Amino acid sequence: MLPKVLVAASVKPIMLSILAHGESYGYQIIQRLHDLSEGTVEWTDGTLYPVLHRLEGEGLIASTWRVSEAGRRRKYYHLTDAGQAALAVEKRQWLDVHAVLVKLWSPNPGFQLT
Amino acid sequence: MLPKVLVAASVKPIMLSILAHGESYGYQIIQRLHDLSEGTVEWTDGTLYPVLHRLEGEGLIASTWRVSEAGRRRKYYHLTDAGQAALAVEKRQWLDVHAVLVKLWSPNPGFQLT
DNA sequence: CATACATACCTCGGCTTCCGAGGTATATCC
DNA sequence: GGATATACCTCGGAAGCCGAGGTATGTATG
Repeated sequence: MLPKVLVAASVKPIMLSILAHGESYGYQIIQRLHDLSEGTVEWTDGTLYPVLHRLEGEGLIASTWRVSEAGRRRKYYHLTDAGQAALAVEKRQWLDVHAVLVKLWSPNPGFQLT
Repeated sequence: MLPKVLVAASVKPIMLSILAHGESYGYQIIQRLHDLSEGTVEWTDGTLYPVLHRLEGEGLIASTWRVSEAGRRRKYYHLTDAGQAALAVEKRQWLDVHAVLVKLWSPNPGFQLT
């Protein structure tokens, strides 16, 4: 189980990154993420749907209802241009923080305490 | 400026990682982090001190008051054994999420949408 | 037909946590 | 004496996950 704050921080970049590969819908996104992360990253639908609605409200993704051959209604989401731009920003911010952590995890981060 | 949620997610692993290199105190931590990240990661003292208190309350770090040669009182923090263990957990969790993002940022993450 | 299960969507409220604003105090420099 | 850097602290507003609860349909089983 990942801490709540880490999920909160990663949910937006992960969502945008997934949809950058093509349109998808809520139920499928959860499964894809489960497979992709080999179970390390798990979202419940209580996490997913509010996020989708928020990102749509921000104009980063857009949705269209469609019906599968099986007859089920699905809400497909795809990235907008603004979403594409937002992904680039999210990616850079994540990598900034990651770079700091990687430095700190090296034997000599470039500073001396004590 | 990093989004609040990303700061929230990184503040604990970063803090523990800094103190893993040796003891330090609040004011110095902010400066070291500023230098280390080249300005990409900035904490205010309104962020830092509550975090230090929280981690101390969790038993992951411990503090001792001391006085510098200059005559200023400083509260030095150092990692406890529990803090060392918590750092390992935080590190693994961060890398789990990072691995997912890196996969998603590759041309072919290993799944097919649409 | 009745039951079970997977699919597929949604909302609400509690909980956690940063962080801006405001505060106190001391050492050094001009 | 005033400005600046050092060094600590607290409070409250705001943001966002996520467990629990809800609706609805397709398929398979006996």
